[in-house]
Amino acid sequence: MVNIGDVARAAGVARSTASYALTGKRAVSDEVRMRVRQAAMELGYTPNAGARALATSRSNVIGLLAQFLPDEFAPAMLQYLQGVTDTARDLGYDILLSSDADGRSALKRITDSRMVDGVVLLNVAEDDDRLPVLRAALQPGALVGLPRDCTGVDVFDLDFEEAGRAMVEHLARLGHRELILVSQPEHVVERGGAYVWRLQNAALEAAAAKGLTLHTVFGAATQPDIGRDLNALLDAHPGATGLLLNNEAAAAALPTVLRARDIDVPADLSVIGRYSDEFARTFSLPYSSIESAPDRLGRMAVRQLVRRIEKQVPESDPYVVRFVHPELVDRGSTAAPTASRQ
Amino acid sequence: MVNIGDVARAAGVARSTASYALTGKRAVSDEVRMRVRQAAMELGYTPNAGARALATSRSNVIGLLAQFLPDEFAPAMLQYLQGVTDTARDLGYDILLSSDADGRSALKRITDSRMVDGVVLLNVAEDDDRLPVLRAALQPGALVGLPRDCTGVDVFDLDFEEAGRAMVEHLARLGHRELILVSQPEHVVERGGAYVWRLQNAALEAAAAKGLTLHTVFGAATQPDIGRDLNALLDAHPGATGLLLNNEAAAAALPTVLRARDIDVPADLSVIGRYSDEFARTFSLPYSSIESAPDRLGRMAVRQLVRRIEKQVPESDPYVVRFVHPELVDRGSTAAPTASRQ
DNA sequence: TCGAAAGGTCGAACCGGTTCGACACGTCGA
DNA sequence: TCGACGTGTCGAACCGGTTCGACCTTTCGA
Repeated sequence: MVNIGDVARAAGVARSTASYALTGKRAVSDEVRMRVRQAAMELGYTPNAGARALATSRSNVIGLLAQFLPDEFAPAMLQYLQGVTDTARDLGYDILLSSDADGRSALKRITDSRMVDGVVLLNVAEDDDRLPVLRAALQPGALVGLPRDCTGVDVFDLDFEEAGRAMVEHLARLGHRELILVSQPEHVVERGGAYVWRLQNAALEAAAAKGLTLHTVFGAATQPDIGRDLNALLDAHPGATGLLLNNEAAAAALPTVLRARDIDVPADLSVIGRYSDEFARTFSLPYSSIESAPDRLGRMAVRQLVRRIEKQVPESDPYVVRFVHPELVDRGSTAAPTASRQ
Repeated sequence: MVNIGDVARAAGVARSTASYALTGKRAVSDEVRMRVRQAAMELGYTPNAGARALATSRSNVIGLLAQFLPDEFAPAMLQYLQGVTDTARDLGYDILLSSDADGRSALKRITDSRMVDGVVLLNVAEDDDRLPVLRAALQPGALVGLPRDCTGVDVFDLDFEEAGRAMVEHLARLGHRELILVSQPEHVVERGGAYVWRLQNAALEAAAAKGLTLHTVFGAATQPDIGRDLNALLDAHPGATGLLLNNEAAAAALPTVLRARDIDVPADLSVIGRYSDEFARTFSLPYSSIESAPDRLGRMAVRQLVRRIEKQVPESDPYVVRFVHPELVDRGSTAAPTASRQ
């Protein structure tokens, strides 16, 4: 394997000069720079990542801690991955992906061994047990998902409270009086998925303020359970004319359920979901939805993380908690309610 | 940051002895081993990955080259990722994930810089342009997907030919005479997705051998186009009583299409897909299918790759091309045909 | 009783980069 | 004409591990 010494020799300069010529960290004469570049080219030189990391204490790698949980809906995860990897690549970083179920030890190993310059945590729970490990690490971290305690990290999340309000108010304006909200399974909440509560509580408050009835329920995250749940719900609340979904599996299962019951959207029932546009296309979902923007969140997290890594933010710059404003994508699945659903 | 020198000093031994005590590469007295371990523990020592990689020329990282292509169906990809990351972790390796659209340069950078000990390529095309780069690299590689030229790499793929035969023969046994096969979009083929042809040609041969009619067509990979395609197909071939799907998007869209046309499965139409069981659950697809086993393929690729990296295979051991046998998962979507579909 | 072998430890070199201080020029102003 | 300064290059040290050969004990067999 060709190293920088070979390049230097071929160019007739010292190792240090070759390094300066290639990294540009010190002035080098045009002539020498050319010779070194030429030699590097011809020999097919690529710097050894380990050696460079050792010398600079920078690896140009970002750790990505995802968790592939059986009770969260898988396809949504891929969009986070994509947003993160694409952005990292644009900024000159590689991605070390960990899907270890034990996020704590994976995070500790990755940061302590200096394999990465910083870390993005996906799917952050309210009391995420990875956070103490992250704070003890020397590398900066960016989160997707809002924990209770945001000190020492940059945080990005959808504004789930605004999302809950927007859903309810949209249907209230159309004249609906009784709504159903289907959330993620209860153990997502128990595990600390506070976004479920944030949306639900805001929705309940908005409903109370407008004098609406809002039934809330936790749905399953898998087929065929979620289908049963939806049927049971529609049976239990025949007067409800609006359905809000904060549960991707429910959204994916809904078309089949509604067709079987011969319920027409939006004539018989108005529906609003909370998922990404790409998700809607993949499952050909015809429902208006709050855009959950996973790619944007991934992108924002990486951008800010890189700014921290490269110290482009002044030390005084405080840590950031930034909420993405939920946009309602109109797919025509809401309308004024008819007198009764049946 | 605490390094091995600190540990050695705390334990009262030389740096080299501390290294031997921790790695076990030379005999060390029990007493010293204990002292060193104790010191490492108390100081919270973690070896610096860059330094170790530099010294050993081993990084304990596997490169994973995926491509998130807009014309392939995203949710299937996640299962490969999961199979690969889980297996790698079990074997003590981390995953460097690249989703760079330019796989060639990403692969070259990753291997030349010795960031990784080996590479797994997903979604390998028949004439994959990453293969020359991989062969020029010093690290071993394992492929998921069958290229034309398999020299110098280990290859794992579903036996698509057997899959095509199995689909046709299964329906032939039930008495079907006219079938439709919906494949991936044509530009997947143009890009070198030979598995489309492998399945299709084997299906055509099997159909010819049994005297069946088999209509083949390339479907779209996205909604709503694939829905239109399916409707057009069913219009064009009213006599067909069996539908074979080698196109995930088509499978996902089919329930809606069939319900709208009031076609009952399997009474009016028998259906067999080619996708994973997890995929079937996610989309609640009621169709029998050839299991595509992405997690198994990912696992096999990593296992073999690690064997090569760790030289557990004798040099004489030839490179492997291994096909996963397609299992038909019966979900009750096939039956003897009725006289006519209409 | 002596020598060889085995077991355990140490110091030094090495992996391949980066970076610091020193130095050799040439240029410019006083 | 001299010194200060800026520019470009070099050698050496360093990052933090691993590994090789040498050396010192101890043990064992002849």
